[in-house]
Amino acid sequence: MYTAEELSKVLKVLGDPTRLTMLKQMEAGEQCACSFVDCFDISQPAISRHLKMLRQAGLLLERRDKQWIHYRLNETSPFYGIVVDLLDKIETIDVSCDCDTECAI
Amino acid sequence: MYTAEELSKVLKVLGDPTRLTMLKQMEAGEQCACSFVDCFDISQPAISRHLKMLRQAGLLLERRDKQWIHYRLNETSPFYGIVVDLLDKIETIDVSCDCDTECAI
DNA sequence: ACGTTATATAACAATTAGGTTATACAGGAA
DNA sequence: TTCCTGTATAACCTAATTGTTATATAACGT
Repeated sequence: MYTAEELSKVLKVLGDPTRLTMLKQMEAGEQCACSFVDCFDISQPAISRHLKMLRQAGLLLERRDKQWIHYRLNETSPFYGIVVDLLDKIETIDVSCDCDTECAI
Repeated sequence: MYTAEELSKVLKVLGDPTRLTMLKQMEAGEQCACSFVDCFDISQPAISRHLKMLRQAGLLLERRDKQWIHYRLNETSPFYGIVVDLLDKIETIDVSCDCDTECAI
C-alpha cells in the first residue's frame, strides 16, 4: 500500500517514453549505459540524466565493470512489482541497437 | 499490450498527486466536480484543468445533471485495468471533504 | 430578465522537464 | 604520463506543467 503522493512520484518517473523503454530493456536483463546511448536518438548526457532519475526513484541498481556501468532493475524496490506489471504490458521492442563496444560481454 | 509511447502518456497523466487522488476518489463512485473543488486546496480552474487532462486521456466519463457535472472512471478505456490496479495500491484517503452542495444527492 | 451557482476557458507567472554543448571525472591502454 | 573511452555534471535554452486571477458559458431560481 502506498500513498497517492509517493505512487504519483514513481508514475511521473515512469511517464516518459525514453525512461519507460529503458526499463523495458532492463527487464530483459542488465544493460550497459552505452547501449542506451546507441539505442536512443538523444545525447549521452540526456541518457545519463534519465538514468539518474530512475536511480533516484530507487528503481535501478548499478554495477561498475571497468569503465562501463551496467544497470538493472532493483528487485528490492517497494515499487518493483508495480514496475514489472507495467512493463509486461508493453510490446517488446525490436532492439536493433545493441551496444557495439566491448561492454556487451 | 501497449506501446511504450502510449503507456508513458497515460502514466504521465497519472503521475500527479492531485489527479491520482481524484481517480482514487472516483474509484469509490461517481464524483461531482464541485466535491473536488471542496476537497483540494487549489482553485476551481485548476481542478477543472486536471479533470480535462483525465478526460482527454480517455480515463473519465461525465454525466451532466442540472448545473452539476459528475465524473466517473471510464470502464471502457483500454487503460481501465491498469488504472484500477494502481488505484488499488493506494491507501484509502479519509475524505473529510464531501461536496457540501445539493449535488451530493 | 436577472442574479446565482457550477464549470470551463483565457491569459499570465513561476517552476519543472528534457534537450543541447562543453567540461569534468574514472578507468584502461600505450 | 598521456591519450582514449565511458559516464556524470554544469550551464544553458525552450517547451510543458501547474498554479493563479479574470472572464465566459451553462443551467437553475426568482
